[in-house]
Amino acid sequence: ITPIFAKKIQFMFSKACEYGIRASVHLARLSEKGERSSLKQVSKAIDSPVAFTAKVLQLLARDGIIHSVHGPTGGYEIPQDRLSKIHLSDIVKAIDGDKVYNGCGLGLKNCNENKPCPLHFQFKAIRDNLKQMLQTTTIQDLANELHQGLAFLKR
Amino acid sequence: ITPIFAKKIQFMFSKACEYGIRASVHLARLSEKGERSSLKQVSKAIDSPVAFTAKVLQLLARDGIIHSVHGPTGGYEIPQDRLSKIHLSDIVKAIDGDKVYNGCGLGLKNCNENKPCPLHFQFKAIRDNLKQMLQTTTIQDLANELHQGLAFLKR
DNA sequence: ATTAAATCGGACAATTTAATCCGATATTCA
DNA sequence: TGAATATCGGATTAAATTGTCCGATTTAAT
Repeated sequence: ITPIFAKKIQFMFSKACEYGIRASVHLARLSEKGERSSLKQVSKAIDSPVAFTAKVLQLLARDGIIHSVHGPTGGYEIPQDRLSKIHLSDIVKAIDGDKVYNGCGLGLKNCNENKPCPLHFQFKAIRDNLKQMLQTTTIQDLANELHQGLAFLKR
Repeated sequence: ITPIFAKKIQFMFSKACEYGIRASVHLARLSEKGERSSLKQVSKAIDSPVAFTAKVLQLLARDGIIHSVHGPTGGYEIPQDRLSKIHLSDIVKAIDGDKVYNGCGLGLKNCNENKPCPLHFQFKAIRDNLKQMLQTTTIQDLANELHQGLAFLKR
């Protein structure tokens, strides 16, 4: 009677993407105040594994979503005029790619409107909602919730 | 310039769950006609790895969602009076557990209404849609789409 | 210039999920 | 009863994700 599947399954995004979003929101909050945050500070603020978070930040920096500064007093930041222009969809696309936009819920390679899986149209409604949310929510919006004490990035 | 993340990421459910749903729909379609399907036939019909599919079917059988019959002429089937009573949510819960219902989109352990992550309420709307869809869609509904040639289980 | 603090980048290890293999068990049919 | 055909269940392997380590590079400050 050994269990067949272990199941510690991700809900929607990969761990990397979860850390990426949380880190971006944290950086957005600091950048509003003109401050910058080092890797250590970020991973402490969002309670994530340091070295793994480094990879995520590196990718976001490579993609131009955040800005990195070498050397002492360096770290990561987001230019203030960009805060309202970076949407969740940008971060998700950079890390998890376009699975949210193109992936089939039942894993079929060539699932589309003309040759749909049995769940295609049911999923479409949900996916459209999700897209809409990701494309309209900015990291500034999320940072504001933090600022007002309405939301948290740990635990 | 070695890529940081590989990304072959699942959209919504695990592979096991994808196969489980596809297999169930296939079995539902056959069971409508009073027929039963062996493991080989199932995995051929839904184009899935045979041995892995065996595990999935075993789990569904253990859970009482499908019925298994040993020996020659054996295989898997779904009692006809159950077809309209089995919802997608039953299959998803059996295989992927309750992550769809309780998982935090940003991976926080104790995310809830009182101590929400910055995306908690945005996710809530999407999650409620998804729940609703899973709980109202029966495998009979999906089998019908197959029957009418409106949907497919391969490719 | 030297040192210290920071990111970058590659290689590597650990964990989880996906997939396979094979013997045991059950059942039909000759 | 024996043989063939199924599923069952445990052990194992493969692949992907997650996480770590460490040297190289960049830069601020003394």
